[in-house]
Amino acid sequence: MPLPKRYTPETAESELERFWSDTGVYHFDPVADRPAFTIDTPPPTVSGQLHLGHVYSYSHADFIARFWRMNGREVYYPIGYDDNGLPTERLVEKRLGITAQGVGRQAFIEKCLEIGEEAEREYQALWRRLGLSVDWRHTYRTIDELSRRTAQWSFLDLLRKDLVFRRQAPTIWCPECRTAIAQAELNDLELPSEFVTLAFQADADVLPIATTRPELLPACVAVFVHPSDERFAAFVGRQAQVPLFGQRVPILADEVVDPEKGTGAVMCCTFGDTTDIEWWYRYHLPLVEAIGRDGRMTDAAGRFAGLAVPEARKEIGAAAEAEGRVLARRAISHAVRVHERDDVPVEYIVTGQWFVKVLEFRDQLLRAGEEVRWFPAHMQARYRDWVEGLSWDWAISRQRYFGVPFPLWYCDACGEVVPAEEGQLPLDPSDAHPPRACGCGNGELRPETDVFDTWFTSSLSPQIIGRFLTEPEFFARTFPMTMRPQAHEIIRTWAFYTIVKSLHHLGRLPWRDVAISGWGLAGEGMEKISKSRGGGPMSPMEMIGRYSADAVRYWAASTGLGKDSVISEDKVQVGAKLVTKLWNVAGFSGRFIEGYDAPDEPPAGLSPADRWILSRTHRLVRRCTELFHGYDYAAAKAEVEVFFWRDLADNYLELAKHRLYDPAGAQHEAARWTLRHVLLATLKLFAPFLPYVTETVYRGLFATEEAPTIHRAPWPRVDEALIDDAAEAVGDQVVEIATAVRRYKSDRQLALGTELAVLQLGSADGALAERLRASLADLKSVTRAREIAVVDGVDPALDAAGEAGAVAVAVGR
RNA sequence: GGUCGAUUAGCUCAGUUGGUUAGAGCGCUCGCCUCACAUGCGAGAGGUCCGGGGUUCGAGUCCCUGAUCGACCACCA
Repeated sequence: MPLPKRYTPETAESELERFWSDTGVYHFDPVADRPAFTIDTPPPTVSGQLHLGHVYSYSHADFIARFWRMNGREVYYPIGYDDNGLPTERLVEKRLGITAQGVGRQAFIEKCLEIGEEAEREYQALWRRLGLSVDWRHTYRTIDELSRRTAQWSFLDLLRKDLVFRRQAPTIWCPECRTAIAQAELNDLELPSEFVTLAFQADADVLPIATTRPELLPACVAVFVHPSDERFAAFVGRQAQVPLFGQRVPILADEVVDPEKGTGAVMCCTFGDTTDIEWWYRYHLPLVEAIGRDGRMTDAAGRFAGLAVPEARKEIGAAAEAEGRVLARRAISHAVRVHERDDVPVEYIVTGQWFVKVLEFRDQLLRAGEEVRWFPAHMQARYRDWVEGLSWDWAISRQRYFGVPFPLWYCDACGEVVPAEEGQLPLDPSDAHPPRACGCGNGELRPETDVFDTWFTSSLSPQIIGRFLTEPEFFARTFPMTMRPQAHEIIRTWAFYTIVKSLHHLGRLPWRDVAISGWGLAGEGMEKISKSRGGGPMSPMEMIGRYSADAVRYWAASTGLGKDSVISEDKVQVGAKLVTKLWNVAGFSGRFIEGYDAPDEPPAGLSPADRWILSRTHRLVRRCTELFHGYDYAAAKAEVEVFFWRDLADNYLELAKHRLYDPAGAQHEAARWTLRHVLLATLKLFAPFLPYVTETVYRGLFATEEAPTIHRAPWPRVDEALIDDAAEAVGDQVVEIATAVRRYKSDRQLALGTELAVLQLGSADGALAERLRASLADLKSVTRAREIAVVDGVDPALDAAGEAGAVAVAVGR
């Protein structure tokens, strides 16, 4: 059945989506007798809508998956949704305008589950439409039962191994979310501020101190100067009286103080920043909690109690001014640490939190970063820098609602922790019974109400999708995973935490390779599109609807790993044109190869052009295969594209046309065989990128009952015997002759179909002349010359006669 | 301040291990309905490869240095 004249992506793509799903083309067979290629796909955070940036990076993993599936690997390609934790909660708060405090914990959690399911349906519809070759039987949610069970098991295992601990200590706190957060969730934000110089009093002397945070005056517990700063030498060891609040604090000397900054004297408050925390520990300073968990001033702030931090800053500054304690004010702009989810400045508040030990494992973590293969390689530096810069253990408890609960209870009588037993998992300690009474005899245990950091669960993705807890054989088959695809901004979180977990639990790396994608950027201002309003210039579904999934994937394939790419409708359009061209070439070729039972070996009588295109095809296959092995799908795509458009469509088809049209001709069989061979190889090379149009063509022209889909067809095998430098040199000469004739016609504004009376080819190279004589049929096809003479040198008279339709071309050098 | 990346045609980018005349797409110019495709075909124009040094027979490619842009990290009194 010939291919339809026109290709309509909308119908073709949705039909194939169904076909692939019905026939299980992408199903993973854990007992298949093939090496596995397993993919630790990122579970997208359920925090809004997917945008073209997601499409960009998720396409990359699919290119790789499809390549390896065609290369004899049993590909395990699951996918998940990261739907527990803060991002989902914030989505619910934003969309529904409710809070857990308002509607109650249980109702809030239900809304989170609901909105998660809704988002996941949308996500899956897009991924399917985009053509991700995921095995849809293997999906997970970070809130589902196996994930909760795995996360709680992880905690118990860490507890057993003494790799988690609970500590009452200053912790990074988001007053907006009212929870502790981890170092990895911090961002820097440049904000306007004001340097206020305050007059502290040391007996009769004034000690000027500049601060951006006058609201912390009630929490001031010491003043520091540099030990060699002569301006303040006389103050060290004495006491300073804090303006407005009156407490007397020691004046101490410490090397950390920068004499150049502010006045050179600095107040230490509990807590303004991490230096305060260090001093607090080192000098055993008292604790004054002036800011509460809600981001408002506590009773320690006296008459300012209850004010939010920004108000308090203003009010206390003004009050100090009124008392004549302000010596100077200067507007500045400075970077502050904010929570990445809401850009609200964090506080450091003393709370009881659980931490996973990472600081003491720095060396092992660094070594792990060297053992993993990073693509591109320079991304390893990001990991290394992060590990080297670690200053906190991993804070994993969150004072939130929608997450995986800690599987434990506290005994308030003796302070012991009573963990759940593994058989009970997953559980919520608030509505489950502890496995036993406390050792002290107390049976009234208090459940932990905190939940895990969402990364605590998602960092177990290899164990979750590998079914570590439930199917040991499956796990052995899939772990360590082959590839972790992910974005670069979460190297410090997802990649890092996954390595931490894998080392802590199993003592080995979670995967062999990490493939880092860049961002799809929304044109103007180059900002990351997830942060731009409205999800970027066009929604993924809109773009796919307008140009086809293949076309959008084409854009995604245009830039290599680690590089950002501006979302370009132009490029998507080029992709759409490529799809059309591929269809037209296939349709044209179909006329000659349909129903053709081609032999495996090339027939006799290959023309130089046949040998040329066959050699280039196999060279291309070799090259693309190498590139894919190194994750360079973008270069592979570019090479196939150039080959297809220029060598195959523009040149080979024009050369072979006449032989193809003439079934009785002596060299018809050679052209037909070559065309079929080259077209099939080209389709396969394009298949990872353009899964829909290649499959449609394949099913129309090549599929058999045993091989119904191109996506399980074997990748083209390189036939070294067909790679032939001499044949390519001759072919290049033939193409040059064609170009010369085309230029001749173009210069004279003739149609390319214009017939030439005589084409004279002059060559001093006897061997070349011989090959050209073997190319006469093909040269006539492309030049429309009625007669071609290959002569020894060019007849100058003929050139003058060019107007009459006779052309002479000198060939060779 | 540290680390990493980028800087090539008007625009977006490719240029593998140093090697003839630096490439592609889009845009531009001039043509062509050639019996697959006008979502096409052909022929062109267009580049001090960011600046400055150096290594080399030879540098877009390697080394040093400077500039600009971006990311990540740090600083945050």
